[in-house]
Amino acid sequence: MKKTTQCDVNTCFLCKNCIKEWLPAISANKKNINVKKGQVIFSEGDPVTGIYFVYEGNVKVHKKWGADKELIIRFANKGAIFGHRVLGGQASHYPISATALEAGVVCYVDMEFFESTLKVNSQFMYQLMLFFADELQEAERKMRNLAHMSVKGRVAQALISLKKQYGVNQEGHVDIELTRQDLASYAGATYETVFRVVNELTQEKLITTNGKKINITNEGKLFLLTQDTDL
Amino acid sequence: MKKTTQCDVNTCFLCKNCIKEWLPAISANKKNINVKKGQVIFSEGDPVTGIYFVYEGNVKVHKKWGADKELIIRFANKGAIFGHRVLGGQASHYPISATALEAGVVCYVDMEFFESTLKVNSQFMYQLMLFFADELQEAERKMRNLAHMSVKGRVAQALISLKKQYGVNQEGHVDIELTRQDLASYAGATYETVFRVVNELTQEKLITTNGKKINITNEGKLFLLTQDTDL
DNA sequence: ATATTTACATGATTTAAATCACAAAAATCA
DNA sequence: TGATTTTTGTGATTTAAATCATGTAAATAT
Repeated sequence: MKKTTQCDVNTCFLCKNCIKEWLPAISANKKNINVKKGQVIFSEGDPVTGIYFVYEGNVKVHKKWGADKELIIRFANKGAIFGHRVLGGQASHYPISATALEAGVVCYVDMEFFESTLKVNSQFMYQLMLFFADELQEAERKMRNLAHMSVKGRVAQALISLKKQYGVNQEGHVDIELTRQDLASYAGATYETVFRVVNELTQEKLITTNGKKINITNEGKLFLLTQDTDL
Repeated sequence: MKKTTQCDVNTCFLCKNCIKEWLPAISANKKNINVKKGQVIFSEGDPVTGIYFVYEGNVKVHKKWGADKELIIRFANKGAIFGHRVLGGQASHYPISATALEAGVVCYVDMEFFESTLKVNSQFMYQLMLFFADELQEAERKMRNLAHMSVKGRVAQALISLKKQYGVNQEGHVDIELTRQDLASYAGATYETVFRVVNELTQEKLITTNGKKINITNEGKLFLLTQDTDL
């Protein structure tokens, strides 16, 4: 039996926003889980048992439609919380799925402990609420975009968001590698359409690609594609 | 100068979730505003000054796209909070607009007072956080629907949501009257398409309409339209 | 090391929904 | 109450994007 990598109790949204006095309690209650690439951490409809944080790796949070379609709601990277949304209640089943994009380590605390944490730590609750408010703003922008923006605009927006979240590495490309299908699911479009749009963007010299590596070469123009022109 | 109707400091999300000891402070700090039909309460991009609650009437919360398109994010009815999302910070401008659908009264508290309220009243904060978590779930479902569901499905979903929020009155119709354009903006589609879909639904005997009054006659089948079949 | 699955790549075809273009009716306002 | 604006109603046309079809390359598993 190989031992699970343990988190440092210092990295995630929970640990960073708690009073230090609470950290031993977290240590005692957290469970670290090694996940491998493609592993489903929990699936839409599963009964809710607790809340997760990413310690290492990347996780996609997605929502299914039918047998073979999904929308990727967001990516959770180092430190990020996921599996929240289901606080407070009746909602006994996860409304979304979470899947590891690469091998990594996630941290899990059960619902009961998480709610205790909220009770003893109002500053944490406040931070969580602010985080929710931000996510809501983002969600509403995405809804608007899905309703009215072209696929090209949405792909441009997706690339800009990914760059913002992951930054660029030494070679200058956005520091996450997604399959075209995942990029499509994130933009809310089909693989084929996104494939063509990526080609267009390349021809227009806004990006360059090398397999899954994507380099944004003209962020200004890319950004323009995400703006509504006819105002 | 006609006097503004005053709220009863007992109806809205704020007043209902606060400790009673705080109510006098609310009375002292709230401002009630009479709004007339079609009045823009605040507009996307306006600097944020405070948070609103509906005392009487209905408010649509919407987000523009270009000059003549919008997506209605949600409807706020009696008691509902709106203009939140912008808590905690840097976000100095409203990301959405709020427009009265009918004459009514809204309650306003400035940001400073609202944040004090959060500080002295952790139970309220907890309730607000739960509300946010719910809204997030709903937002994510809507994103998925906008990405993958047909307009017919989205209209069906919109009608079911409206019935859930507003109920039905004595005559059996959903207790809110929207223009077809607003229904379209809520479903994330154009007026013409929604018009045709509403006709279809009528022919299929799932609903009946009389002008803006809509009666859901077969909620079961309407609900089926909102489900992904091919699983 | 080879088999099998998964991802990439592209054309052709279909289709859902947007756009365009008008009228008529209803509501609002001056 | 007459005028103007908004909303409703409906066909014809266009178009963006999905779907279908099919082959290759790359990655993963056995």
